Amino acid sequence: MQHALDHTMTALADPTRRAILQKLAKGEARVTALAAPFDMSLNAVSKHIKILERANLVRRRREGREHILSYNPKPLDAASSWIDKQRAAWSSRLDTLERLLAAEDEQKKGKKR
Amino acid sequence: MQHALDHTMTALADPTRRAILQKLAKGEARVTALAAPFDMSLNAVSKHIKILERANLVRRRREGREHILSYNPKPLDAASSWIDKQRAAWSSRLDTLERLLAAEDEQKKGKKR
DNA sequence: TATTTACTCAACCTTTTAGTTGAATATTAC
DNA sequence: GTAATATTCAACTAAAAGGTTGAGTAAATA
Repeated sequence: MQHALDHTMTALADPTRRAILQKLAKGEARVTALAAPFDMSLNAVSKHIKILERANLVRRRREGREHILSYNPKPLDAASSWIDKQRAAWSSRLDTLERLLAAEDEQKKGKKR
Repeated sequence: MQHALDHTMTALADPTRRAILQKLAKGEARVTALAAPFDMSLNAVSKHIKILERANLVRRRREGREHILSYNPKPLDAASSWIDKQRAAWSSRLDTLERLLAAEDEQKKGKKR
């Protein structure tokens, strides 16, 4: 693991972390506030946040004893871009196939004439 | 882990698996052919393929002793959609002054406690 | 029929995830 | 100053990921 995409995708692979991200997309929040809805210890959530920070999806700012977390959507660009490229590659291949088949059809028609 | 997104994102989190997917997007391939470029055992690649199959990104078809793998882009729709929703949520938040002010209010309330 | 080829399965090892509890640290509040 | 709050750090457990080697199965080939 070294590529940024590895960290981004790994971060997105867990439902707790995706839920945290969704909350943060709506605004900053403290660790305790984020952890409250989850049926797990504060420490567990703290670890999830660390993985989100490693992926650069979450930024931390200290205000006294509170750690205020904010959302950084930048890494999602690369993730989204990679996925969409895959989908594009697939459909372009399909297009090629369709074109080949269409050309074949044209040939058959030609032969019949 | 139960949600389909978990499997999809987990599958995409590894560079070897992303490379396999990229190859398969260009056309079907056998296990051995896929494994050839990688500096790891055939067995290791076989395991990666299993994770891709679990995520439903790869389909397997047997032809004699050969296992022919093909690419299924469907699960990428949900992944891409989730990510893009996150990005959209972010920008709509930036556009909405009311939400920023509401978030500020929430912070003040938090401090008073 | 014997061998090579194309794979998987099983067992094992190591590292990372995912969670726990308990203690430490630093602020804020009483 | 002491206590409560907000949070991490450290140590531990269990399971999953990522890899290895060795053995098994099934089909093609000599």
